[in-house]
Amino acid sequence: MPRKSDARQRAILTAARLFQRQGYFGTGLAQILEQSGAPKGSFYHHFPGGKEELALEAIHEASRGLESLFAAAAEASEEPGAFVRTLARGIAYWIEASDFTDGCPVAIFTLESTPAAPALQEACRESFVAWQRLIADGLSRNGGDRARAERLAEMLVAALEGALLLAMAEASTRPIEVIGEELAEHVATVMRSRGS
Amino acid sequence: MPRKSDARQRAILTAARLFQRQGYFGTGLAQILEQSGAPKGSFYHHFPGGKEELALEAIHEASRGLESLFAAAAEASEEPGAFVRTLARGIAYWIEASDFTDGCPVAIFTLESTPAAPALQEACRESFVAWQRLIADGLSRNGGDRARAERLAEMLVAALEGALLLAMAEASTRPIEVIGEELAEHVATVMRSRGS
DNA sequence: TATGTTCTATGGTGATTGTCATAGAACGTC
DNA sequence: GACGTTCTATGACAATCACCATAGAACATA
Repeated sequence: MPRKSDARQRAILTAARLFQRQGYFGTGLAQILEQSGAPKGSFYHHFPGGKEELALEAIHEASRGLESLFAAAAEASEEPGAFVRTLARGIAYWIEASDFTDGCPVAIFTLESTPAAPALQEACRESFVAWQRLIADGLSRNGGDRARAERLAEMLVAALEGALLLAMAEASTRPIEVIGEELAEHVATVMRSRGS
Repeated sequence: MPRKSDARQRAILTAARLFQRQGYFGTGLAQILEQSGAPKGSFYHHFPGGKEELALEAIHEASRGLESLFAAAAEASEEPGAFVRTLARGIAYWIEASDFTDGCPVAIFTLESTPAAPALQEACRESFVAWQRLIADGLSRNGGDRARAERLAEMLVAALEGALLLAMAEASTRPIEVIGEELAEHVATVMRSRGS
């Protein structure tokens, strides 16, 4: 029954890219519509909730992208230490591909979020939780203390977010490599102490 | 010889607070001037560089605040593990005091920063480097491998930034406590292996 | 072909953005 | 008191902001 234009999806993808580069307030609707090629006349037809609804979709889109990255890394790694190294490599590749301009959209929305937009804050929280769970799964693939894996996963989410930040500031993947190695060592030590 | 009004300093302090709450683009000059009580007529007298110059000063101001926090923690802690716990406690207290609305200004500027404003990006990089050095100093107060301390310090900066982020998203100090404990354990283990 | 839904073009709304020019007030110094 | 500097009040600038109303085009179904 629906006609389904691709304008909505194009806008979301473009918005996700721009938001993670300039933030929510730094990105105007005009710029999004122009770069996406989406017609400006139908914006509020596709997004009755306006810019905030678009941002919500953009967060979900960006979150899903990271989720698949984490899931793939877990799938490809047998041992916890190798898993962490794969994660770091993936993030390094990701930030380098944008010439160190595109940071984590969830992070920037978390920092910019106002109490006036609780939906966005909630979406960010959900993303972090989802990432933590995926990483905990990857850490405990070979068994081991699940509770400890979840605590480690939370630290990994935080440390990788921070590493991404430092990499952007320095315009180099070096911080990610250094921190990734440090994390891999720690995780390997901790998870080795009790296997299944 | 100069008359020296306090309008400039007031604007900087207010701007620093608002920037870390809403970001650079999310904070208007009007709001800064209104909340600081600084006269709007003299803004470009005090800040010929406009909003960007104000932002630069705000970053320096915020960075110095964190620097003194880190230095104080180093001063108060004898052992690396306790030092990390003190850091985490300080950050947790800090974010809680603002009801989880005021994040790290350096982080948000790093994420929002455009290639069009290299001065801001450079200031953020300098802040991270300064923090890393202070933390490395705190870790190696009792001797130990300095190079390793610096790598650990870089990871600590990243992880604490990430922990701050998760705490904001969750509106709770819990992530900081969990991550802080995990970090303290790791640091204590690593730095114990070779003391002076 | 007729009908109803989905999508888009056009144009404009009031509000706010950062920036600035001009003039005068407040002050220290001679 | 006169002079020169430092600071501020006022008011305006063009540009952009998010948002929306109206009307018509494009399409699917009947």
